[in-house]
Order: sequence, then C-alpha cells, then structure tokens
Amino acid sequence: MSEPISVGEFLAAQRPRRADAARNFDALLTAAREAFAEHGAEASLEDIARRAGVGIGTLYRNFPTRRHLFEAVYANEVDDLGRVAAALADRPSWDALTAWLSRFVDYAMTKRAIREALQGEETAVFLACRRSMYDAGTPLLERAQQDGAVRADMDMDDLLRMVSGIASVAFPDEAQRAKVLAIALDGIRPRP
Amino acid sequence: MSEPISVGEFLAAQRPRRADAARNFDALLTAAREAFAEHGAEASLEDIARRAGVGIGTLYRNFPTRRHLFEAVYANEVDDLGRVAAALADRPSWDALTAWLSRFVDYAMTKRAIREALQGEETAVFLACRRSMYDAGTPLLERAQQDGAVRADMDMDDLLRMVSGIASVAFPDEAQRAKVLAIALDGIRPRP
DNA sequence: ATTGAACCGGAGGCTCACCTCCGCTAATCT
DNA sequence: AGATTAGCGGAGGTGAGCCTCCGGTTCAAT
Repeated sequence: MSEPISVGEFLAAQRPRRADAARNFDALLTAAREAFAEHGAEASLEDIARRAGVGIGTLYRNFPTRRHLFEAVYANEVDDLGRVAAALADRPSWDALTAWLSRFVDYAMTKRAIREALQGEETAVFLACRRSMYDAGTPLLERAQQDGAVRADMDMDDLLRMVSGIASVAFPDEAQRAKVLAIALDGIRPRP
Repeated sequence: MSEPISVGEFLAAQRPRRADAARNFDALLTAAREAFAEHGAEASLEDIARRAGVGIGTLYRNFPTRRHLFEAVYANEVDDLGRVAAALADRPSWDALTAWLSRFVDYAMTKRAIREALQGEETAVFLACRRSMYDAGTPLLERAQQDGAVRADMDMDDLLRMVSGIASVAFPDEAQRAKVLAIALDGIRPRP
C-alpha cells in the first residue's frame, strides 16, 4: 500500500488504454513539456490543448488539475534520467557522472517550471520522482567519490542543486553554459 | 544625448517631487520588490498597489507598464550593488570578491523575476543596469585574478551567470546554499 | 455489421487581472 | 487663507484563462 511505486508504473497507470485516447495523452504530455519550457509554470492550459491538437475538455479529462499535468511531465523526464544513468554504468566514474549531469541540464528547462510551481509544497508523486532521480544519480556520484575524483564532503543533493541552478540560467549560447558548468564542476573535485 | 546615464540619475528622474507622491513611489517600489520576489514575474499589479496601501491608479501613473516597474526595482538594486562594491575596495581580493557575490545572491530572488520577464529582449535601461553591475564587480574580479586567487580563463559574465544560477535555486536552508556556493567558487580558483 | 461504452471537442459561464478615466483631495505657492 | 494644480483612488469595461457539461463521434468487442 505505502510500498513506493516506480515512476514508470505511475505513468503506465495514467495512460488510457483506448488507442485514440492514448495518442491524445501522449500528445498532451509532449505539448505540455514544450509549453512549460517556453512559458514557465503558468503556461495556458488552453494553449497546451491547442498545441496538442486536442480539445480543452480532453486535457481536463486526462489531467483534472494543472498539478496532475506537472506530475506526469515530470515523471516522464525522471524516468528517462534513470535509464540514462543505467546506460552509463560502465563508463569511467568521472565521465559517467558529468555525462549524466549534462543530460540532467537538458531537462532543467522543464524543471524550472516545475520548481516554480512547487515553491515549498511537496506532493507524494513529486517526492517519489525526486527520490527516483536521486537513486539514479547517487551511484554515479559515490563511485566518483570512491575513485577520489570528487570531494567526499558533498552529497547528491548539493550537487543537483548546484547543477540545476546553472541549468536554469539563460545563456547567450550553449557553449558558455558548458564552460560555466565545467568551472563549477571543477569545484567538486578534491583540492590537492 | 546617447551619453550613458547613471542608474542613480535614472531613478532620481522618475521620483516625483511632491511629498505624498514621493512617499507613494517609494512604497510601490518596496511592495513591488516583495511581490516579485514572492510570486515571480507576473505578480498581480493590483496586489502590489494593495500592499503599498495605494490605489491602482497611482501605480499606473508612476509606472505605466509592468516593465517600467521592473526597471525601477531592478535599477534600485543594481545601485545598491555598486555601493557595496565600492565599500569593499580595501579588503583582500578574494574576500572582497566573495563578499560581493554573497550580496549579489541576496538580490537574486528579485533578479529571478526580472530574468523571467526578460527572456531574450533587452531594454536600454536593462542594458545600462547590467553594464553598471558589471562595472561594479569587474574590478573585484580582476584584482583577484592578478593576485592569482582566481583563474584567468573566465570573465565577469561567466561568474555572474554561475552565481545567479545558484542564487535562483530554492534551498531548504541558507546554510546549504552557502555550502554549494562555496563549492562552486572553489571551481574558479586556479588549479595548481 | 451492430452496439454500447468510452471518448471527443468546444460553447459558455465564471473569475480575475489589466488598465482607463474622472470626480475628489490635499500639497504647494503666493 | 485662498487659489492652483498635481496627485489620488477605485468603479467599471475589457479580455484571457479556467473549468464544466453534454451532444455527437469513434473505437473495439461481439
């Protein structure tokens, strides 16, 4: 009952079984991700429905609340991050960690909207997602720490907040973002 | 004519001369800073007027546009940052730089709202503010670089974007924010 | 092919923020 | 004190987004 549910299962449970309904569900998720990335947390729901080529009624049937929509979008991305982490398991520890963080940055535009919307209050689903994301990244971090590539006096929480900060700032070009991220990541290496 | 105007002058020019009007002007600025920090870029203007204990008409008379209000709030804070930088001129270079950046972080909640509102487009006033802020911080950075306390391959722009990222993330407590900021700032020191 | 359940779309009622406009108030000047 | 006029506040028109509801449509199971 209070057994933690995997993020994937949570999503599968939401998705309608009928073919047209499932298509619309997916279209809404995609449209919502774009809209949130573009306009932030309070993107217009009617605009999202329009982008998805779907009536506003359909949106509300699938996601009774703006928050339900958030949760689904967020769960989707977190799920991806978990898969990416697994795929990096055999790379050298520092490379694996930074590669995963780069991927994390890609998701951060959406995350920005989510964060805006959450300011403080925490839903069960969000906590589960957060936890799932931490579970995905932590092995990468700990491996790097055991190799001596990362300082021992920091944890996943510190790291993700730092990176998500840099990810949420607007940069004139992605090259500069990469440079700044690299500088900040220099800070997580041990001092000789 | 196209001589750059100081941020302070810009503000003084806006402020009405009559006593009651000036009071209202100040109250609106304060209320706006709070509201933007709390609710982000699209805080309700009517709410701002209410907080300031002022009619909505008064708000619009002083700030015909949401953007005008942004600009005034932003200019106010930038002005402060300049004064802080000047006050730090005689401290050791690394300390002065980090102290200034800490102060910068304090302003970032408001800045977050500003950034949201700006996404791309740049007003003349905003450019002036930005420039003024860079002018304030750059001497601190360059001094630290000449002392060998900061790596030479980065500039003010890199630094401020990094710090403003960390500043705009929500932290459970300020201690953790300070920790993460310190870690990131470790990244700007030269590698031996 | 038929049928019934699931699903669709968008009209419409509602709320709320935006912004204008103007009769009244009170600060400043003489 | 009295005149002048900048400044005040909020009523109310406008538009946008929220959300409900239901007649019509489409899927899928028989």
